Amino acid sequence: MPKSGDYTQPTRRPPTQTRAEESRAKILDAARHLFAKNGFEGTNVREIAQQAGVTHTLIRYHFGSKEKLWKDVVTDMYRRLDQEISGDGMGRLDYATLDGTREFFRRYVRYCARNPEQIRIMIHESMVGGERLDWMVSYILKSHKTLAPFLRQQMKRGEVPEVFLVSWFYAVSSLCQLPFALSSTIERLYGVDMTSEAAIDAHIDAVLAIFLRDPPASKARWPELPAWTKGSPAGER
Amino acid sequence: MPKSGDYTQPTRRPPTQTRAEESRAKILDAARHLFAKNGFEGTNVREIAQQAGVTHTLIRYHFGSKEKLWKDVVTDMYRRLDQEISGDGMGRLDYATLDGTREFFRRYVRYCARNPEQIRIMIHESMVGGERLDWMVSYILKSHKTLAPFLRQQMKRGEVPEVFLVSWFYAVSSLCQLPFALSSTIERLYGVDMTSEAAIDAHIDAVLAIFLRDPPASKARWPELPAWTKGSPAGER
DNA sequence: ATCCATACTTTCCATATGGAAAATTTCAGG
DNA sequence: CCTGAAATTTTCCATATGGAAAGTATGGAT
Repeated sequence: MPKSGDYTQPTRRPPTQTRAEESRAKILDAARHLFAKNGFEGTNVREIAQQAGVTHTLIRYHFGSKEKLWKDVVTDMYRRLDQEISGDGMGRLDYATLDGTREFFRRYVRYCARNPEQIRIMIHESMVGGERLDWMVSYILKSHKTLAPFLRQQMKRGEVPEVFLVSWFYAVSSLCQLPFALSSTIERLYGVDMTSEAAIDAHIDAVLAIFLRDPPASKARWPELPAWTKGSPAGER
Repeated sequence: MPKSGDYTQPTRRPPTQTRAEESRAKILDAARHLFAKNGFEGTNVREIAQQAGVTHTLIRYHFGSKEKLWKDVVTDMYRRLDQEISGDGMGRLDYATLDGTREFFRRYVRYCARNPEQIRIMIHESMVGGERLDWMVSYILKSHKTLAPFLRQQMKRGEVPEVFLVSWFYAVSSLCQLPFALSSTIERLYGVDMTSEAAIDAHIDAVLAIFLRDPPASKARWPELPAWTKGSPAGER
């Protein structure tokens, strides 16, 4: 970890290091996208390097190994999630009130829309299920532990239906995340770009309607859908 | 393609061909599991062969290429889905009634629980987003086209909240599928085996509660959860 | 008995991959 | 300028991978 002033001489960071930081950042960025797309095994270091505009051995220099690079990518992502959702970046969240819950959903959906790589990486590792998942689980556990008590409370107050807690967690996370993680399929099926503001808003409406039975807030701006979605049951088949 | 009786002589299938069918089936089986776990790129033909108990070149013999094997796996899976859900295997589904919808959810959740590979493969390709997804989309489109009119009808009748159709589809499919696709994570986080009957029933309860506000039917048998899920908001942090 | 198509195996190859080791460049401090 | 450490590239290697080609075995038809 780059920490200066270790000894008596407070050595100023040479400009070289800022360049090194740039390289690191570019590598992390490319790695995040490729790990998200192809998973750990499916990604090769040379492709990351190419996309980052460096040689593949520089990755080894900065990160030691593909495995370590992956872990740094994940750590980086969770740091960002922490800041954006529960952090103070946009005002602290009050999970204890229904409006706090609403705000949580809004923020979380927006976060997922802007950072689909995180979900994709989690999904990849969850399907592979090896040591990397073991390592990553501590991060997931942390967020679940934060949320569990509030969810229980909301169930008790009857704001949401009483369901098996595991199902509830996966309902919330998959509903908020999946349309963005699988946006390529949606683009092909419905011609809808899930990264557009209209689609994100429509999806927020959906999340709030499904979980809290809130009425739609942005229905007028929902993206247009292809004709085949509009047929009546008789018209089909 | 093994098709006999090409010419005038109706040659009987030699027993050898049944053996060939066995090999094919074993290969398909191994391939399905490995493609589901590691995705297309992350899977290597030799590993499939090893798991199927054949040599890797036999795969080439029977399927031509890794790509073709993958397509055969997918085709196979969708055939099974068709049979189990809308097919006549367990009585035809009546999508037009609320009870039909309930039965659909039950069947679909059970299908996902028993066939997590299908979802995993779809997710893999959806995240990669290349030609294989293009090819696979036709299958997905077919099922969505079947369901769309019924969903619209249910929304109109007020049985489910009115939401953006794309969100609704992904809500339904992700909620039914994901806990089983990501069962490794759930096992690690909550110590719950999602393939167990108790967990499947608990999840069916959850799906029906979230979408239709049905009361839980099997609450007494919900799997036990670890202590950390039971704290109150004050107790945490 | 022998012939032949089908099923399957052995052998081989070009390329891709992660990583190691050895240059080479760059730049701040002396 | 010169030096040294950090950053980066070049070169090299062992192995893995998908696939091709050629060889072998088996069982039914004649």
